Amino acid sequence: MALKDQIHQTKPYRSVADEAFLVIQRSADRLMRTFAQMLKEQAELTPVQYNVLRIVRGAGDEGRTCGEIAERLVTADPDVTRLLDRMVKRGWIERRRCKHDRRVVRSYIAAPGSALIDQLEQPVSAFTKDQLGTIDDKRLRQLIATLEALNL
Amino acid sequence: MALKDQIHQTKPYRSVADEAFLVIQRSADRLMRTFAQMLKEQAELTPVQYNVLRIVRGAGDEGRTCGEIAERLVTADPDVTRLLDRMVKRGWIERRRCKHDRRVVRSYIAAPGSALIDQLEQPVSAFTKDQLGTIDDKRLRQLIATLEALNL
DNA sequence: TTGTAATCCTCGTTTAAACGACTATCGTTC
DNA sequence: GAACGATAGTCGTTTAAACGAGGATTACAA
Repeated sequence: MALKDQIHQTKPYRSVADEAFLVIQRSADRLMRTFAQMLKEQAELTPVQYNVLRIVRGAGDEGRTCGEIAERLVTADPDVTRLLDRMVKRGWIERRRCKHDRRVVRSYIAAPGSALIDQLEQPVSAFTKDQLGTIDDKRLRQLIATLEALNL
Repeated sequence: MALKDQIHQTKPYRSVADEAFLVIQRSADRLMRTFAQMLKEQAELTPVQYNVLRIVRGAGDEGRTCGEIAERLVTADPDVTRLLDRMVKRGWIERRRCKHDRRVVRSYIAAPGSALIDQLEQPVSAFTKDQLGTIDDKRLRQLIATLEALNL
């Protein structure tokens, strides 16, 4: 069913761009809500937290500063400090102030955080496959290319 | 620049679906943040509020119930009541309890709300054109078709 | 070396999202 | 017509998003 019918829209779209705008909004909203729900059921964490977990683990012993985490996030977050606060409180991450430059604070993956990612690997990959694997790779690649061409 | 580089990802994606998932997240996030910022500058309203405004105006004298508004929203909202509260408080919408069935409350567009949509028509259409009109309609239609085929 | 500006992060506060429980009203059934 | 469940909306509360101001530390320049 077309989005137009889903939202009971009777008027035609004013332009293709308008239609695309709505379709992107709705698709992303549904996708993220489903993903958020899955993560919540699995481990009471949010999509951003999952994203941070992967970023910090990817950094290894080097750790990551708040700024580095912010720029690596797939979706923007205006307050990385408190995002990390919650994750430290739950034991997934450790934070240490840097010795050479005492302004910066580095975050490191903790054992429970690492274990959590491992535990989530299978469900997450099942999720993307389930949600996006219903169309063939060629079309998916086309979708990716188009979205990247938009340069948002 | 590919998303992979934007977020400093060095590892390859595990699957095309994984990559598509990230690209959709990021594109939608940026698009919506830019849109939200524009609406805020124009009239201190949020994307959902703009959406409600259009839904309610589209209903004309008939008005819309909370439930109808909820199912017509492009992006889901768990508490339409308070969403409407804020809009009533700002004079964009009027609410009246239905006489025949005193459980239902209908929302109607108020003159300032209608004026606001008119005032926003040009900026909004400029926005979609600016953000999504950089690629040709054929590709946009392809994008729409693909996202709708996903059935999210 | 001593201001001065820049950088990195933190925190207070306001506003909204999310989730459930709850009230009011209606339709249906016995 | 009284009881029951279903329906429509409201509201309390917890948690997080958003924004901006502020504190600590460092780098730079005179």
